[in-house]
Amino acid sequence: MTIPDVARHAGVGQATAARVLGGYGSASAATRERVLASAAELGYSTNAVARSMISGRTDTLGVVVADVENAYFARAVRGVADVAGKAGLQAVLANSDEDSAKEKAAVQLFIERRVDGLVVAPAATDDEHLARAVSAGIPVVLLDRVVTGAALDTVVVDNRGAVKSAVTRFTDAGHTRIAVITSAMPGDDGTRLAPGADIWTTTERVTGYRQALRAAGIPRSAELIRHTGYDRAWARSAVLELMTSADRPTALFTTDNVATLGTLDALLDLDARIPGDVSVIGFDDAEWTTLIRPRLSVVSQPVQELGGLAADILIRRINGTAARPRRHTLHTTYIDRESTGPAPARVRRLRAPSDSSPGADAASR
Amino acid sequence: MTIPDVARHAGVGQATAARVLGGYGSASAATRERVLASAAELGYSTNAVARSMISGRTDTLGVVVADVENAYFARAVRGVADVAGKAGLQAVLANSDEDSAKEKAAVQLFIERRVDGLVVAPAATDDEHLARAVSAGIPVVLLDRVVTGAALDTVVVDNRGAVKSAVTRFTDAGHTRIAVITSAMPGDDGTRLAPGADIWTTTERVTGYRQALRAAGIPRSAELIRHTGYDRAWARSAVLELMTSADRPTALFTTDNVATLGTLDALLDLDARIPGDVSVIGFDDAEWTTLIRPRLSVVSQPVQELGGLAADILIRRINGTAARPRRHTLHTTYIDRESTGPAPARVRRLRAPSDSSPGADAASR
DNA sequence: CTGTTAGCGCCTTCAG
DNA sequence: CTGAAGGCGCTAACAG
Repeated sequence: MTIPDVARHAGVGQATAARVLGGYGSASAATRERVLASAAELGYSTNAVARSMISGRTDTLGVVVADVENAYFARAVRGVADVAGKAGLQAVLANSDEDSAKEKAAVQLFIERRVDGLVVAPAATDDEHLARAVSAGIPVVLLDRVVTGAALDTVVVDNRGAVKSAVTRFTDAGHTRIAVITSAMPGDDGTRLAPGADIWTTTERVTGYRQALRAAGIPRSAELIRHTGYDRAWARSAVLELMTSADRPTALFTTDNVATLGTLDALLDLDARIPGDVSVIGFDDAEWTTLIRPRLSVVSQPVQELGGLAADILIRRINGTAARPRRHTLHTTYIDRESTGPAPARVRRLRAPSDSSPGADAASR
Repeated sequence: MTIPDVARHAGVGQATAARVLGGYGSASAATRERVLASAAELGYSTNAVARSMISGRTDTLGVVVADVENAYFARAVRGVADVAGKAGLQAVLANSDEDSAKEKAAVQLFIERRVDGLVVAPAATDDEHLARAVSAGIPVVLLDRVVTGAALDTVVVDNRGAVKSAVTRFTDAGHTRIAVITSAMPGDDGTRLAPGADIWTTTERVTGYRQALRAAGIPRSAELIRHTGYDRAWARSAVLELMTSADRPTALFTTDNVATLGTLDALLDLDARIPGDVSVIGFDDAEWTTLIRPRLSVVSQPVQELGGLAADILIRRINGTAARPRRHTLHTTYIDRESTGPAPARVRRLRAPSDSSPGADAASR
């Protein structure tokens, strides 16, 4: 059923039919009535593809994140979709798995599909391919992470400051052996370890950690910075190793969701007392953090708002509001719960469980 | 940059340029070379919209779920997106919030956008509007829930059987006061309570519960079936009320994610011992179930596979494989952990905490 | 207010 | 192997 069909059935010209069906121009009440009736009877439905062809808009918005399955991105995507929906746009989803190549392919596809705008959480800090989208006339807003080079609107939180202040709580409480556990991305060599991890957020958070240590006059120590793969089980084994080593840390900061999960798996396996044996602070508040005992202290970020703001800025740009691209920094909140305490007077030795392989009962990832 | 532009630049006819750029038909190596070079130089990029116009395909797939923020749907969406991506299709996302009207609007939009297929987790069991999509030539696959009337491919798990067998563990262990906590959907009157909840999955699970009781010769009792809103805080207060009532239950079955979260909030507030005071089994394994103590026993379902299979069936149908629509039932697994035990000899009275309002520290939803 | 007429960018016969 | 011409469904002038 196309407009000509409806026009014929209603006995009017196709331009007239198009006008009432498309909701533009004007038509007499009588004609409008007749056209609408015919349309209903024939079961006509607008063809948005044909319309896009001419309007140059698809009312569609591409979203590239690492993985919707990760609660953080799921919330962000929801924020984007909600704001987009209110403006009549739909969100098309692509998962990059922190793989720059996949991200690039997704963006390319989005360009071909002529999405009106792009929200991306870039997997690398030098993602210059995004500039091509912009030069192809598609506005891009970065989510969660900053990219060097291209001047793009970017929505992030103050990662460095947030972590610095959280880690300072550790140092204030007398801790001197403080580690960071961080989920990075798959390595080039196919392993999921990533020595050359290049996610802005991670880098910033580690920097905040370093600054806090320096401010407290604590010398840095490479083995206290663990980049594990983007995988819960990997984080678990990294922490298992770390915590059973001589001169183990008494405080742990995890920079993300996945790292937090794996870290707690390990600590549970080791029968570590929190905060008696180790204090823990995680980045990003998850729904279960108040369900575990002790409740987990965290740095909480306004994830939905991040997504919503990104969509908002993007839509504004699509509609031609040409402000200079800038960075929008949202605030985090430290939520003090029960997983932090003073440094233990005597560091108790922790022993790996007899079965130290990823437990059969630990859900993978 | 369009094909004519490239053709002109390369000094060939536009049909020729179109052939090499579109990867169909044939062209001499020399011409191909020249066209490709021109395309690269001019920065040509295929216009998928124009192509769709003619091919009648958009290589796009609409996905309607209640809420991506819910881990269950996030995993399912990931499953859909992965399989779709492998077939060159992209997933467009829409959240219905269990609201039939929103779902309808989303589907309508998808039809206008001419998606090649639709995966939907229907909010109502009599969602006949889906038939219209099919008659508009767009194949539909139902995810997670069955709908009466329309003959549609449907991918679900054996909810009834799974719950029946789980609840039977309770009865076998001597429990006689067994409750179900279930998140339904927003009511018509704007409240988030839903006396007329109409989600197939919920109904099936409650039915399974009833069958287990009957098989054990336990009389049914209406106040042991709690339909709370799709909201963690609501589930919490429902359980708070339920567990402080006279003749409280000694076993709780939660039918979904959200209900499980709220239930545990309440039990924690009440200082209830699990499984000493109450045994608990939840539907759907979440990432945190092994992090809490005791570890939560659950009915686990292959969520990613559900999504993947839905996409798979859909794609097959798009490609014209016309098998009769049928229901595909996947299996669940009961994972026995530590939250279940024998019925207590004496039922200890549980007291509501002085502050029984949704705790400030409980993350909302 | 209404009808006629060109395209939007691409694919697809059909000749050459 | 290559080029010319028509049309997918809709919108946007432009007359009437």
